[in-house]
Amino acid sequence: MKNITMADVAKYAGVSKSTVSQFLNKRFDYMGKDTKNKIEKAIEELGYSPNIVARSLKQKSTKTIGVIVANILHVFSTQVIRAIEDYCNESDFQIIVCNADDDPVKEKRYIDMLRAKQVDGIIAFPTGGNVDLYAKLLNAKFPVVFMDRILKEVQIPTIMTDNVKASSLAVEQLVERGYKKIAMISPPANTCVTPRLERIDGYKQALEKNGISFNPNFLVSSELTELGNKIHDMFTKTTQPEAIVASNDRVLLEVLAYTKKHHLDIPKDIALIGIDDVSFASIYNPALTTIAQPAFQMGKKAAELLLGLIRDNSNEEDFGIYRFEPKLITRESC
Amino acid sequence: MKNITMADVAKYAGVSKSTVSQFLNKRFDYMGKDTKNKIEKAIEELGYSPNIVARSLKQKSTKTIGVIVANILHVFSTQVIRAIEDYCNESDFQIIVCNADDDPVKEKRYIDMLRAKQVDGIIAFPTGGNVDLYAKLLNAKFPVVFMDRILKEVQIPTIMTDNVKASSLAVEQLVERGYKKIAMISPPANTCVTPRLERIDGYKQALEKNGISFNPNFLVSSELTELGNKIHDMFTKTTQPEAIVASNDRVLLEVLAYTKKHHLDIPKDIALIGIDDVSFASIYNPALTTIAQPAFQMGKKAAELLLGLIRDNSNEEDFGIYRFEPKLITRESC
DNA sequence: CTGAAAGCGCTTACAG
DNA sequence: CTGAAAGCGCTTACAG
Repeated sequence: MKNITMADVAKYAGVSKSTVSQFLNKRFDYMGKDTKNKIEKAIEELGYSPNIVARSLKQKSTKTIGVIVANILHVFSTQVIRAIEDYCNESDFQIIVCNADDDPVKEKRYIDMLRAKQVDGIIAFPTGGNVDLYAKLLNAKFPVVFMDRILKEVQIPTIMTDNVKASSLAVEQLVERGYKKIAMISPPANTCVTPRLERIDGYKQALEKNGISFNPNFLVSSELTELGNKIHDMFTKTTQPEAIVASNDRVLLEVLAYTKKHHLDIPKDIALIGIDDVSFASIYNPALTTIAQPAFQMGKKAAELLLGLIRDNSNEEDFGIYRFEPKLITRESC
Repeated sequence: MKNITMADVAKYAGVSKSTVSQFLNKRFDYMGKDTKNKIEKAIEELGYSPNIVARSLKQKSTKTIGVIVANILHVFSTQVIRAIEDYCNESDFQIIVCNADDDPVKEKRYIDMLRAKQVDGIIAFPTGGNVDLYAKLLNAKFPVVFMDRILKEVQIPTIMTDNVKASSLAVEQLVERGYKKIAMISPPANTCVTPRLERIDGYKQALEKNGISFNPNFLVSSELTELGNKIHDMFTKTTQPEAIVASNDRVLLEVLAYTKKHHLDIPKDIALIGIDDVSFASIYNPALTTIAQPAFQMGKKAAELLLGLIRDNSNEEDFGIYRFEPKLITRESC
């Protein structure tokens, strides 16, 4: 457990460092049976374990990647990270997790630090505030994969839910059940957070496709803390919605807080579909119909792409947007 | 963005590498104003950023710690990680996240790898299957802090919820509301997962303290997948419970699945308190009374302790168990 | 089949 | 006030 180095092993085994190194890297082609045994024994007896930092310095590869999420507390991010970690683990890569909190300054600091630590690549939920930096990375052929946010200014492979489809699925389901006055509740849409924009788009498109004209009163979009009030405003207008699409899990919580507070019966008073298959969907009263994102598949794909890029900096066709299909899970809330 | 090294900066600025290094490490004591400017300019113009791997090799410190959780998907772990990351970030430390899945083999692999990568310390939710390894680490004065599990065989500082108190709080509340037939539902207790054991203990102690004799039928403990059936067994016995304490968030979900399926009214048919303040507690129908663990404080404390150990391998008094107070959050389910 | 030597990019006494 | 030199612990041609 002390600081046994390769030199110690070499001395103990009576061979040179080079030979020990060959042994460790399993280059046995020309190694004598005897030498091999001696080294094996030395390593065993000294309790030697190689210093990967030294190896990394020489090999210019740390077998470590950085993962920058907005906030690990978001369930979707957690699932993505879990999938990434699993995939990386199989290839003996480790992940450094960073929370950028949607702050471009924090994001930049993390990127700089990750690069300084010589990570082999980065998977990021980009804030949108560091386009130039990412452009530089791309230009330097530094492996980067984006998750859940599109930065159109820069050609970096990006993993996305098909958000238009997610909303459409919700609206279609609602329409099928006979609802026409369908509202969408969303976080602020004046941001670079692609999914919010796309989900609103998908909502509008689906309405149109079903011959329902878009009613601006039915699109509520604001900070989570304000959402309760805004929803109340909507419900106190002359025309009230019959159904709600909650654009993500945190919005759903606000909607549910509202319906509970005002004793609205779901789905009798108001039908409801949430995007994100929340943990409590099936045990809620009533069970919640949701649109699930394939977070694990998406995380896996991100890791797959990144490790691919790390292995060879080419594969031009990889630099697109990868869309993953959301899935409707029908329960009782609509 | 290419590979600018310190040597490049030195040449460009017309000074030696040593001087550049001094500059980077802010040892300005004797540095000429002029030299300083030249270096500043060179770094700026070349876009140099130091290679931390090289520095780490020399300094024998990577400013990186490993965090081994059972599963990042568990909300408690996620919160702990977030707190650790925040605290580390302030001290310019990064965290490598590992999921051991309660598998000692996986845990050992991660520990070995983290050490090979020369992390400065480890925060772990130990599986209990690697006592010897941890003993070795402790012996080598390698900084380790445990989280949420006690390994009594080894004197490593450990951060815990006061689990006995958590259960007591639940039982007391139930008793206060007039319930006497109080059941506890728990995951399997034949493990090293300390909280499960302690919570069952706390449950029993609190019953006794309140003069209620312990009824073995009211202690249901088994795999999550079996829990539904076991709960059903309990409810179909002659004496039925009036109230349930769910020992953690995942158990709570199973209990709720059961009550929903069998149309049990909470709290009329059965009162309920869950340990872990789940995200949907306040919007559930009825809102759920819970016992919250101070996950963020606990994560922060773990990071604080670990960085303390990293800075100086001594402070004997740090090697104890740190208990954090859970909190009762009264809502409608009891 | 194995070893001596150079080098990865830093830091750190030490000399001047 | 600054530089030359050694060294952190590996890997990798290359020589023999």
